[in-house]
Amino acid sequence: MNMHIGASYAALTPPRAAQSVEVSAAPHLLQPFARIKRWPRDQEILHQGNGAEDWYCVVSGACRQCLVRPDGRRRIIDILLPGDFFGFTMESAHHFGAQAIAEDTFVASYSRRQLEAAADSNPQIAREIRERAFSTISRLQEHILVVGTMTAPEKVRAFLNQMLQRLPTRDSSITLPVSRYDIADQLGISVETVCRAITVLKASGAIHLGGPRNVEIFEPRRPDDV
Amino acid sequence: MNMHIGASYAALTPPRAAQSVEVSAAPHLLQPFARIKRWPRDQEILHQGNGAEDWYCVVSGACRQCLVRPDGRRRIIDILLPGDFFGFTMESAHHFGAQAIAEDTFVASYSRRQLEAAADSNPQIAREIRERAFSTISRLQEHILVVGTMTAPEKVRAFLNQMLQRLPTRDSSITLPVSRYDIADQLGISVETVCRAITVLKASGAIHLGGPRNVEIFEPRRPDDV
DNA sequence: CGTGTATTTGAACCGCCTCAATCCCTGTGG
DNA sequence: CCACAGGGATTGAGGCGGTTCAAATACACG
Repeated sequence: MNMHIGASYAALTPPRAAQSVEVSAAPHLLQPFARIKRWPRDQEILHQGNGAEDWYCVVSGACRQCLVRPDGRRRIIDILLPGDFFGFTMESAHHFGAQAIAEDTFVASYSRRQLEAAADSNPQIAREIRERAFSTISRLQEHILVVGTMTAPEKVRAFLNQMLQRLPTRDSSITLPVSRYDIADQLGISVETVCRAITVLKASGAIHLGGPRNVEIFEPRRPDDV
Repeated sequence: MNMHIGASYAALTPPRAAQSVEVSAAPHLLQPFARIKRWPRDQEILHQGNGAEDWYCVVSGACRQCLVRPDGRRRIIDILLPGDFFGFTMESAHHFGAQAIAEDTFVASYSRRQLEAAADSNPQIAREIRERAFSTISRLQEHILVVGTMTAPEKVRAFLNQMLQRLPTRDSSITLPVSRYDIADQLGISVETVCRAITVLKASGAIHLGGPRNVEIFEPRRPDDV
């Protein structure tokens, strides 16, 4: 596993006009309750062990939710893209930490107490939260499927397919919001293996690279064909 | 991976008096909506691809939620014990199938449409559903953590610890509701490796076996110390 | 007591991890 | 404008762990 955690090799993210932050990713219904904050890359949004008093929604950019173990090894539980919620838990404290991955990541936070109260009086809000929770469930299930896949190239291929589906894109090429290290820690394999897997996929014609983070995916498989 | 799927080596489950089924595992609030059914071992409760019109809650026994891939390999997404819900999705069809693991497993099913309507008019019901969804999220996150663990003995150890926490038990010994094949498919390793891992754990004094399915766990680690 | 399945063990092979070195890309300072 | 520095990405070599194939053992049921 990977010891590499901090990093500041930013800048692959294209500059974005400040006013073009599409708040649309966060639920319109919850807008009155949202406190939107801007986060620099690799900043800790949520500390492992903090009280679970808030819920969060990625507005733009990307985040990772992860656990750092005593020995320094990092396990990424979830990669969060615009519209994805996190912080849902029944525990009193957060089991996992969360950081911004992309520079200028905007995250909405909501007071859990406040939102629960709002949900009690407005069924539409309750539905909205429920749906976001269900989406989280689906996302985690997909992740389990991918991590459980046998070979490294298959894992990476599945990961790329997932990103292709989740990132807004017209064609079949994506700009990865994450580093090789993130991919490695998410898939539970080493960085080197990620690279080799990408090389294999490239050689077999499954993908094409236009720069390390720009991937074109050919004949993407169906989601459940992980 | 494992080709082994069907099986009928039942009977390790101790006989249970019919009337002692603790309905308490299913939410009391939802009782008016519950349709409780009894399932024999390995019976398909929910078919992969079926319409997602119902939600489910294990009342007693155990279930597995899994995906069978075209090549016959099976991936277990979630092992469900009494009180655990499944079927939560935003999709129109179920991505995964679900089967009973234990003989005489009782499962409550709820019409999604009906329950959503009930949730709209009763905030308490909405909260109940939300909480069960959050529990599902926590369960899946734990699972991801375990699957992402590096070595096979660690995976198995973490799995056993999870079971110890989730199964109702007074001391530190459990009766596994699942076969080695189930463990293997859940952890994404081969059956043989599961066996060897168990042998290793036994030899190192971490566990003690009293029969293949009866495991006593010494010095169980904390949940996040996977 | 025999049959069928679950579980366990053995041996050989292959893939992934580790340790290292190199290349690449970006930003900085001269 | 160019050289340098620093972190990311890639590639190579060797060792270990897990898979696969095969076989033996244990256990429940008829």
